[in-house]
Amino acid sequence: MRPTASILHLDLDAFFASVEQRDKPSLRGKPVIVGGIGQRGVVSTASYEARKFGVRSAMSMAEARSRCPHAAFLSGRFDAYRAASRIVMDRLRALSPAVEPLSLDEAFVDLAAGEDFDPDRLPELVDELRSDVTRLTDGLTASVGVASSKLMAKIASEIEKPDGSFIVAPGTERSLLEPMPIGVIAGVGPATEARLRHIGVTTVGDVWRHSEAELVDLLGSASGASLHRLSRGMDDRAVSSHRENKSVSTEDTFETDIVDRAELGLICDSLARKTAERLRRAQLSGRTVTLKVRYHDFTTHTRSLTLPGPTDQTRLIVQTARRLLDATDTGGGLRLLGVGISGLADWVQDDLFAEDTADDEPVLPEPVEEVPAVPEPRRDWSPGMDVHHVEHGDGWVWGRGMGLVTVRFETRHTPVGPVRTLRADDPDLVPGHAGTVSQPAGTVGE
DNA sequence: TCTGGGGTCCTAGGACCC
DNA sequence: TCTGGGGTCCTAGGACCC
Repeated sequence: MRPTASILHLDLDAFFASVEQRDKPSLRGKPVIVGGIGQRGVVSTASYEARKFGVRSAMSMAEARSRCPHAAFLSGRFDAYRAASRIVMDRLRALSPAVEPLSLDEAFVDLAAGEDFDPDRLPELVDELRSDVTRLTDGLTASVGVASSKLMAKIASEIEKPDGSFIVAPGTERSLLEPMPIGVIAGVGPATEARLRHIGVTTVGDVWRHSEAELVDLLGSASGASLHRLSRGMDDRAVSSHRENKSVSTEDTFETDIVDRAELGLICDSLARKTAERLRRAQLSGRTVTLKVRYHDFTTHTRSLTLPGPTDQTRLIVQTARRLLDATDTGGGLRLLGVGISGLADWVQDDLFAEDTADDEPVLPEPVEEVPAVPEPRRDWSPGMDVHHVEHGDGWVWGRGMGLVTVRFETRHTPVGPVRTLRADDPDLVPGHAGTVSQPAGTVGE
């Protein structure tokens, strides 16, 4: 918490939808929904006209269509959104060099880091900023909050939304927070909200009755301590203008689940290629390749492999992703496949050898044959073998090794059920005899 | 016709080293 | 025969955010 209200949060109103309405006058005043247009799409942004019908971000497109069938459904033009965003971010940087974008449509600004910040002229500064944004972007509107901390600035920008602003006078934070639902606190989502409800907490003020130790006990040390502080308005998080990327990933949800392994292999290659290209474009390299799969029942798993050194080579990333896919059970088909890379560095290991070359000839990376292998599955289990009884539900148990059981599994009730993953030490896995291994299973990794 | 795609941060267990 | 702690790296999963 700072002594003055010097942290500003700006949020563009219904950003994607507003850009569409700006560029297509026929859409003005009408419900506009931007998001995934396919069978499995979700709403990214709904215009205020569409929100009147209960359409919200993250809602499935199917539900949005049934709530507001007469809306315009658009898949989005990200180049246009990026262009508008750049204009707004540049305007913010004129206020202060300390600008931290959170996404295309949102940013924090530390006004105190600006050259001639005058707290007494704050209302004028905010009004000028908002009218400049509208003028420079040809009609987009922004909501602005200013307060003594990030937490309060962000909450404040919601208060007069859309096309409004709110300044939190220092000292009034707690009384503003007290009646608000606990979900306004950063990091408190549906799961945490449910846990808190169990101990009688639904508003921010309710949290005050609980000690830090109690909250840590309930939510873990980081979340507990953070909630304890933030709920009291105590927040000294800095605005940081250069945040480094930690990972790059590409994923795709299929219109219908894909079973064919050859097809999945090709898709995996293409996702890995895209990830590698984006990595290089950002002049980065990474060490850990992660494969992500999602099954028909929405259960999601990741498999990762860390290379000896950072790379940005398509070939190596594709190869590694393939190995991970090969070691993954795709039996019942996949709804999503993704390839990511993390452990980022702004250098490539091959660069170490670049200085050794005499001229400017491009250094071709050595073909890397020594990719750390995903070990062959261990055939510890055999068909017909008695295994364990899964207390809840039927299905395959998937992935022994790295603590996961990989037996394909049947129960008395269903020959083959939904895919399920359990830890080898999962209490649901009770030694018994109700299950039968229907296929040899193996171990991945040692 | 439930549930995108891009991320971040945290937790937890096991391996391994000292 | 029994059994330390601390630190770091790797892997996997989950919650959360826009």
